[in-house]
Formats: sequence, C-alpha cells, structure tokens
Amino acid sequence: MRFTTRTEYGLICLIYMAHQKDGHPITTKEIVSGEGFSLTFTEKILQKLRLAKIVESLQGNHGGYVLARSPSKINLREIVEALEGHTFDVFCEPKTRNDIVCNHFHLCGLKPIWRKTKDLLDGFFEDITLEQIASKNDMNLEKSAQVAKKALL
Amino acid sequence: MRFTTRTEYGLICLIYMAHQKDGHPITTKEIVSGEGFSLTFTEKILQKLRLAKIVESLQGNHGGYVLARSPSKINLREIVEALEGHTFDVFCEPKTRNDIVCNHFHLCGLKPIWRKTKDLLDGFFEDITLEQIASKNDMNLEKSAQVAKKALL
DNA sequence: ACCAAACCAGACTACTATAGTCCAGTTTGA
DNA sequence: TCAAACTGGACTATAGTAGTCTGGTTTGGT
Repeated sequence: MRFTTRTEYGLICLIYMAHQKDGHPITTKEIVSGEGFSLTFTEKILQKLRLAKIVESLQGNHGGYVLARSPSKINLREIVEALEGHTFDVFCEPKTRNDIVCNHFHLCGLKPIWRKTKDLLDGFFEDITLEQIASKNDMNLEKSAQVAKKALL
Repeated sequence: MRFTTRTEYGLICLIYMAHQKDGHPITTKEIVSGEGFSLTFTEKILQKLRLAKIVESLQGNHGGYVLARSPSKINLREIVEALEGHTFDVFCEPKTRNDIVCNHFHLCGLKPIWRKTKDLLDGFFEDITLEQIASKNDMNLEKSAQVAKKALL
C-alpha cells in the first residue's frame, strides 16, 4: 500500500509555499525547476489543491500560488484527501469496488478492521500540520500517534 | 490508498480454513464455489500464503489447504505482508521508486512521517489475529490500536 | 492597446500493476 | 490407473497512474 506521486509532489509544492516569505506567491515553474517535476503534471496537482481550498492561485503576470491558510491550520489528512481522494479506502463497504459488494457482513470480521484502520490513519494525519512538515525538526510524531490512538477509544 | 483484492480474497480463504473442523483441509474449489472467486486466481493467492508459511497444502486426491498454525498464532500483519509485500511502502527512501530517490532528506520532514505511518499500521495489524478476524464478534480493536500506539513511544 | 507571464482545462497517450486466464504438469488416495 | 487436487509459468485484458499536448483565459507592466 502506498500513496501516489501526486501526494508526494503535492506535499513538496506545499512545503515550497510554506517556505515563501510574507505570502509571496510561488510559480509552478519555480517549483518545477527546483524539483525536476513535469510542469503540466505539477499544474494538475496544484489545481487539485486549489479546488480543495488548500492553496489559492493568483492569475496573470506575476501570479502564482499561495497557501489559503497558515501552515499551522493545514493538516496532512486534508492534503491526502485532496490528492488521493481518501486516506484509506474501506472496501467491502456497499457502493465501493464498483458494486461488487462483500456478502460477508454477518460472516466475517473484516469490515470493522478496515474501518478502524481508516480511523487510525485519519486521526494520525489530522494531527500533523503543514507547519510541522515544513519545519522538519522535532515533529513529535509520537504525540500525533498518541492522539490518533486516543480518538479510537 | 487501499489493499488489493488479493488481500481481500486471501483473508476470506483464511477465514474459511479457520472455520474448518479438526484441521480438515479445504479445497480451492470449495472456497471458490462459496465465494464466486476465480479458481486460478485463488490458487495463486493460496500459493503466496503457502510460500509465506501461513498455510500448508496437501497434494493429491482429497488434498487441500490447512492453516500452518493455530489462528491465534497468525496475525494480520504477516498476512498482509505475504499478499501485498508490505503494509505501507515508505517511499522517498533510497532504493524504492525505481531509483528515483528523494533529494530532500535534509530539507523536508516527509520521510519520518511515512516511517511512523508504517510503524503505526504494522503495530496495529500485528496485534490482530486470524482468530479474532474469523470469530468476528467482540474483537476489541480498541485494544489493538492501543498496543499499536504504545509501541510508537 | 498590447504582450508576455502565468494560471486553467480538457482531451489524449504511455506505462505499469492488478486481476485475471490458460495450459501443461505433479502428487496422491481409492 | 484414474481422477481429484495442488503447482507453476507464460500469457492477456483492464484500469489507474503518470504523464503530454494544445488551446485557451487572466493580469501586470509598458
């Protein structure tokens, strides 16, 4: 199980924005030239982040992208959900897996496990802010995990 | 992020085995006719479980598959690792992502987050046994999550 | 007014992994 | 010796990822 490169690239773009001084916009080109990403692909990722209201765009000459909020108010869960659709897909749930619905609701204990897996990840990611990600040091992930854990009880 | 159908099918196969009386082997055909799975695909999954020493096969007439150990001694982590390769792939780690190595080790805080995500999932899955999965009721997943959490500290 | 720099958007394509199929074995109990 | 089962490898179809390509629209500066 892994996240796609969309999430990886998107996070790096967001780190670039978090590092900008006084809300100055950064252009797709600047990020791309620093990272060697594809320009058009990166644009698509930034559009997803814009539609999710995580970043805002400034069109026209001297335009670019800025964070829609302070990095401390943006958490990893919403970033992942914007770029992946969900943190963890609880399959064998009605409607998912194109109508191939699990017929074991009363037979096996799989679904509650996937449900809890999603809760665990949601809680963990929710407590990690872009500020922490961008600052790198001393992230105290243990505390985040603790919070994620407690939320399950 | 989701697990593949391999894991879903594989788990259901294991639940069938756990439900067998007195170590009587179950055949691929029996599982397939009960679930509507593809025969040859299910065989492949059972081979993976055999190579991982989670199940044992009995060849020849009246053969089939049995659990290699008691369901209480088989945990979800090893099942997932047998069928998916890993619970969560820590990318941006040297060697992964076919030699496209992340060049931000000193710039961003992404890797430790993915590392902790893997630890969190590993711990959570490790504490869930096939016995619990097959018995369905009263799984006390909260306790498993608690243990997973503690292991991070 | 115009131009260039940037974002915007949709259709298209290449590649890879998943989810299978097919077939030719080998093993074993009756 | 036969049939029921597992074994194993090569093959295929489909879907999703990771892009490309093209033609826009918006805006600041001159």
